[in-house]
Amino acid sequence: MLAASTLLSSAFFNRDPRRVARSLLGKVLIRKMPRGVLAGRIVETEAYLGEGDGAAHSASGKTARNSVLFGPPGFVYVYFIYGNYYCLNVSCLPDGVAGGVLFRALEPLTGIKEMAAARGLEISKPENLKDLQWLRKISSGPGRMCEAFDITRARDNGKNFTSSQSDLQIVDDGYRVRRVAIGPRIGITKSAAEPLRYVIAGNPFVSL
DNA sequence: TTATAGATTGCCT
DNA sequence: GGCAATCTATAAT
Repeated sequence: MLAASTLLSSAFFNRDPRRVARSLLGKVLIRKMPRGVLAGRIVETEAYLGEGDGAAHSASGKTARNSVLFGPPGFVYVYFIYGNYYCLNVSCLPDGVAGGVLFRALEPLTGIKEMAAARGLEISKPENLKDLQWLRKISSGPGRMCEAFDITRARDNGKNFTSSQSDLQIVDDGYRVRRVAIGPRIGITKSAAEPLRYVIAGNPFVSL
């Protein structure tokens, strides 16, 4: 899998967030750790547009918090929400133009035990590794997947996803998505009706 | 300076 | 199904 996979380029992210969100489905998020690698397949994303999108953090202009969204494409934007959780995004569109994609759910692939430990899940029972409901607790949800990958704003905000040196990368391993379902975004109150949420149809690891 | 809402989750009834 | 936890940015005083 890893040997044949290719790192996504800056050009991949230099497009409309809706196209990026759709294209990211089926790709693999990788975290290189000192003691190994964590990996999960992206099964759910949401597009956030820079202009005319009341729900986007970039809606009311550039600030210290959201500056990554206004920077060059393919960079890591992490924000802290509800006092408890981090959410992972990637910037889209050229430098100076805001836009991004929120990662909402992953299907765990590599480093499952490490991710479960980071989530505080019970890993002593081997049968848990075959329990779909248990596996879903690892990374089905934006706050959950950040905890599993140990992603924080202090450590990861502003990193470059497209650098071969980066410990956070997104790769294409050749996986083909059969069908995509598009619906309204989740958990927001502004501009909630826009169909900007993308999921792999039928995949059991989507957040809802 | 104080108040409030938020791209969430897990525990309670 | 309801709600508390708990930090940040932004709006209101």
